[in-house]
Amino acid sequence: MFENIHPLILSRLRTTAGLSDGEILEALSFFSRRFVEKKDYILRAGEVCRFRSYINRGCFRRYMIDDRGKEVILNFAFEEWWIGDLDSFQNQQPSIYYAQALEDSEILCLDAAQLEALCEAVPKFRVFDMKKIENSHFAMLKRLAMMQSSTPEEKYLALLKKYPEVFQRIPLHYIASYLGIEPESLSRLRGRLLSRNRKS
Amino acid sequence: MFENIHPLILSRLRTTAGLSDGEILEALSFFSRRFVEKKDYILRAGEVCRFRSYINRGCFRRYMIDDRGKEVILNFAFEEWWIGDLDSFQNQQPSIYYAQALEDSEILCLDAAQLEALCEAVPKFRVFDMKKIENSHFAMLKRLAMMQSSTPEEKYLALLKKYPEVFQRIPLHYIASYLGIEPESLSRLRGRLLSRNRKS
DNA sequence: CGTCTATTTGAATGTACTCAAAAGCGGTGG
DNA sequence: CCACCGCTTTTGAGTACATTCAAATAGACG
Repeated sequence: MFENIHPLILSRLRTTAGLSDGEILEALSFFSRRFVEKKDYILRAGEVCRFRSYINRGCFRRYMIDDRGKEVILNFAFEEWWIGDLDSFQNQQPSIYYAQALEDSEILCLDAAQLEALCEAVPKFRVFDMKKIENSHFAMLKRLAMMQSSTPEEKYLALLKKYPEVFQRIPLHYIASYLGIEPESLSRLRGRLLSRNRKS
Repeated sequence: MFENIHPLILSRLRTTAGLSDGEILEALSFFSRRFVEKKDYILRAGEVCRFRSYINRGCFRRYMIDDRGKEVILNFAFEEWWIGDLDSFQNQQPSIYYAQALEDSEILCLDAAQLEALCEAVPKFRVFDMKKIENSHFAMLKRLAMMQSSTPEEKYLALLKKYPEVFQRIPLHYIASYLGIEPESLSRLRGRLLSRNRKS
């Protein structure tokens, strides 16, 4: 019935959004499907973000270029997450972020008109959408607290614990950028942890 | 007409929320006013946050206790901002944050029922509320990027530029915690900047 | 196989941290 | 008005750890 829709998306629509199978089918009809090759961008700094994009397959990184010209990775996004720049989308302003596929990926997109039409047709979706924003707000607050208070080693271990799949899919130097340290430091940190584990 | 309501709140309700004076008057009638003494808490970790609270006068800090038992200040809040824990409020779960007054303060509160009643009576308020959440989401993403990529000195200067009033109202050791450094480091950092300015 | 990129290793440097102590400051009570 | 107390901020010395720059190794992909 829902071929080629990631099970995580379906379960989220069923439980969090509380949609029936009929409503899900209707909702899905508003999305347009898009394939994105590894290393391609769906958003670049300076552009306006025109879509709410849900990841059906693959993964992305979102980053910005800081004052010193260095890339700073803000987050990764996997199946069922959304990716892009909400600020730019809502306010139709140029984004300051880049969103790049790290694998061959497939996303489900809504432009502003499609989103509005979908929310009209399936009102529960508007609430669902708001909850998603709220939840990413809550998650980010916790992440901020960690960035502020933890040592690099603690950040690394926390990431390993919460999202072990990251280490199966994302190159280490990207993870270093996400953790706010240099790749060399991450390498040494991992070395320290390894030798510590060997001993005990 | 609106005695004892901070002008920033009024102008926000007028412009961002787009309320008429009549609607503002109606909206305000749903709030309950509360006085909070310096050092008092309106939220402690473990409690459920029962109110949406807007600051009418005074300022607050929100912090958590990290694994090592150290306080980590997530943000300060001043007139017109809200304070508390949205996550806890929405999901009726125990909070992990503390919210403490740093001056004698006055807040305008809505419990869940009052908020719902207000949104029914003045529908624009619901949209306004959502926008507030979105905006704090956007701001936090930028803050996260800065925490990740900037040196303590850059963070300090950015804070000084964006919220100079912070330095008039908040003790330095709290600012250090907010910046993610030790008070000693902040003191030395300031010393370096001072002597650099003296020379040039 | 060769090239390009990612990861590791090395050595030197810088800066924030810890612990400890002194100095500054504000408020209270004698 | 002054002395004292608690709290904040500054200063000092030594250490730890991330950074930089450089180079070597390892992997991926054509």
